[in-house]
Amino acid sequence: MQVETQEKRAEGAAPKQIRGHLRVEAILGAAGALFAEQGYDAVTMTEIAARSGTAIGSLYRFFPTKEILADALLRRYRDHIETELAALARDAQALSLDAFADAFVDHALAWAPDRAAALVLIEARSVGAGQREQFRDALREGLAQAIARINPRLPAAAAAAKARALQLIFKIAAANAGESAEVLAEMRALARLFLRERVAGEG
Amino acid sequence: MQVETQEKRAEGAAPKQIRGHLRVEAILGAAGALFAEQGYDAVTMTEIAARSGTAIGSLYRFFPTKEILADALLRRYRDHIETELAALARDAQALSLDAFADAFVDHALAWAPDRAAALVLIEARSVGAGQREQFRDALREGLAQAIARINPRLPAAAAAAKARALQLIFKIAAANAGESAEVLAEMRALARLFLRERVAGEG
Amino acid sequence: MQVETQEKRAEGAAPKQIRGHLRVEAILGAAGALFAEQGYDAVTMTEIAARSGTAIGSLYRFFPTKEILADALLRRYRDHIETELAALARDAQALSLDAFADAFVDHALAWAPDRAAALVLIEARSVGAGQREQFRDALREGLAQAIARINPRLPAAAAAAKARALQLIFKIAAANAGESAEVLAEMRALARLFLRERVAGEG
Amino acid sequence: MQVETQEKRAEGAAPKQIRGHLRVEAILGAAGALFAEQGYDAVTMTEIAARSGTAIGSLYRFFPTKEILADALLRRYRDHIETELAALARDAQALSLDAFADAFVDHALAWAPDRAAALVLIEARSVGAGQREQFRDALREGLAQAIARINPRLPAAAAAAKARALQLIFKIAAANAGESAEVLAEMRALARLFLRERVAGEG
DNA sequence: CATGAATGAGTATTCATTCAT
DNA sequence: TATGAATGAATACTCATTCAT
Repeated sequence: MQVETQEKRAEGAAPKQIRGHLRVEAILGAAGALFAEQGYDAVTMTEIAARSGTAIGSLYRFFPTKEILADALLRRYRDHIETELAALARDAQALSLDAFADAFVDHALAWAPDRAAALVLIEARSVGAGQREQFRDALREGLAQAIARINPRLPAAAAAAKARALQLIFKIAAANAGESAEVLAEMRALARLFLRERVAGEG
Repeated sequence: MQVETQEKRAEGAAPKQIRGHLRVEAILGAAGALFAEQGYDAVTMTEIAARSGTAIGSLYRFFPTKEILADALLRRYRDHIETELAALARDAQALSLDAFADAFVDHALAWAPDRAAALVLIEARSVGAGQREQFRDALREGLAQAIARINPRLPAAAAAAKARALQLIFKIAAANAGESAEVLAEMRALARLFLRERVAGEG
Repeated sequence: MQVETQEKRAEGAAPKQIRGHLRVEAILGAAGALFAEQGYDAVTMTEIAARSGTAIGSLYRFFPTKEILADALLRRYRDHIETELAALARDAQALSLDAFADAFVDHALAWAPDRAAALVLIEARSVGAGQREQFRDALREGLAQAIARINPRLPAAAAAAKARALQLIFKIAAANAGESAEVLAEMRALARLFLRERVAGEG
Repeated sequence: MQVETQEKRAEGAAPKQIRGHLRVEAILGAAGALFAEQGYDAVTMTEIAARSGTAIGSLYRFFPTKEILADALLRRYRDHIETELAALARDAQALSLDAFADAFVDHALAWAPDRAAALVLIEARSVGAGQREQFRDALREGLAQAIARINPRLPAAAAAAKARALQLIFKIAAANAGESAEVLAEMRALARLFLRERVAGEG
């Protein structure tokens, strides 16, 4: 809405659009980094404007509210994760269990830089609760599909509980991407264990 | 530090000391509850004063800064967890592996109410970073001792990595104490799996 | 509410109350003058604080909102006018028609300094509509009573219309208190004419 | 001043010129309506631009300042009233006193819709004070001429004072055009009384 | 020592105005 | 010349902290 996406002809108008696009990117990037560093409340709009090289008035032209900005950021993170998890689910059958577990953890880790801001935003009490749920649901949904692929015999309720547990593992992995190799190895081992014993081995 | 008021037993003077103690308790209690409810930044000193029945001026006599108050709270949480984990480590040998895993998860869950505020504070970027590390170290230390009791053959480095992983499981469990019974069951199963396969079964 | 009026004992607490009272007076005075000079929207809270020698934070302690401040000012003006009009109505019978007309205009003129701010506030689109009506009703009510005293034979509907017209004359007089003596004389003459021909001479 | 675009009739070029004229009309119309609805300060230049279908940049080409725009609007209102009052003065001799009084009040009432914005602007302290006086002078001048026609024997000073008083009646009538029929009737009666007793009957 | 009124720097947000396209 | 994105000073309001009583 505030992001102007409909592409016009090409020549004269395009630069304006492109510039706007870049500006939005810069803002979201700066905001993401700052939120990850300091938490939602501690970051000021002025700070975001400065870090993204935007005038405060322009910042407000794109995002009329701090909360709207946070929402946009969260929505973008959600889109990312949705597409990535869909791909993961698609591959679930083709991969061995352990390979899937590794891919799963790799995914969580790879996404981690972005994820930091997403986690902060999801935890922030001040941010619209709706977003939070949608985000969690998106993640859970992707995981549930992957689990269904791995063990189709699992009843829905059990699959849901396992998806939820897997989600927690995902969350941990993402939140601790900076750990030492040994700890990350334990993380992977944990994912493998869980998938082998608690997902594939039941029903 | 600035709150320590060692109780004397002189009848006349005592009440003042005792009252001071109670006051500090009330403040920390109110602050903990409020932080857990609203997050660190959203809570105002005035609110804490009101909820604890303290005059704002008195609140500042005990805790000259919002951050110092948060630190005190965190330190107290750390003390709690340290003594409890020490007890857990002490029992480690006496319990079966699975019993230990269950006790471990139970601990995390039981402590959850307090933990909420502690998590909020640890996550809050505005709060002194030092505390965070001390808190994590306290938890890690307790777990490392427990692991050492369970499998004394593990080299120190491996034990540390496993303690770290166990800590993450602890964190997950505590942060998700409100989950459904099924999910909590998965949590317990995960803890058992981890201890059995990754801790006891190695070295 | 925000004005702290309940008198406590006398000694220790009194000064605090008195100071608070003075502060409120200073604020309302400054606000009234500024509103009269520049209009409601053009006046800033910072300006009011500066002119009344109050810190901005203190200003907000007493009046949490610009609108609440305007309301308080309006209420006070309303109280003034209510008591004064009540007195006028009480005297209506004892005075000759012309003497009453003169007293009426004198009232409007004498009150004029305060009135300027009141008029501005009543006209201001941004100020709570409720106040506006209450203010007008208070004035109208006082005038209706005076008219009833002057000519008890007038049916209620007619009396109301005349009260409304008288109110408009009052408004004009007050809003133009700075005019030349000749113009004010015309004003008085107009009031006399109206009362004699349109109020006393009917029914 | 900066808005004058005299229309040429050269076919090809004309549209642009005409459009400029229409544009100015549209802007002033939108501004008048908005000012009347919301008051001077509350209306934004962007709003005026939008309501008049003008780009904000073009709006500023015609009226480099919000205040200049208000001035232009006021000047136009003044022109209206000047020509209308001139006509009224011209008719003064041909009409009976009462007929003149009625025509006078009718004028005030009929003009009311436009007047709303004019009143708002005149009252707005933020708008150039000069305009205000010019506006009042224009009105006063027209009334003085009418009075001179009605009663040529009146000395200039007295005529001026009466013109001023008549102006106040005009102002009231215009400002209260929405009143009930009864109140408007009182208004007319007041005008008749004033003209008969205070204008025609003196000197 | 306790109290709570007073302080003012800091925050999100608006809007008149400018200027590159 | 027309356009509307960009600018930043200004505004209402909050809250950690101080200090007179």
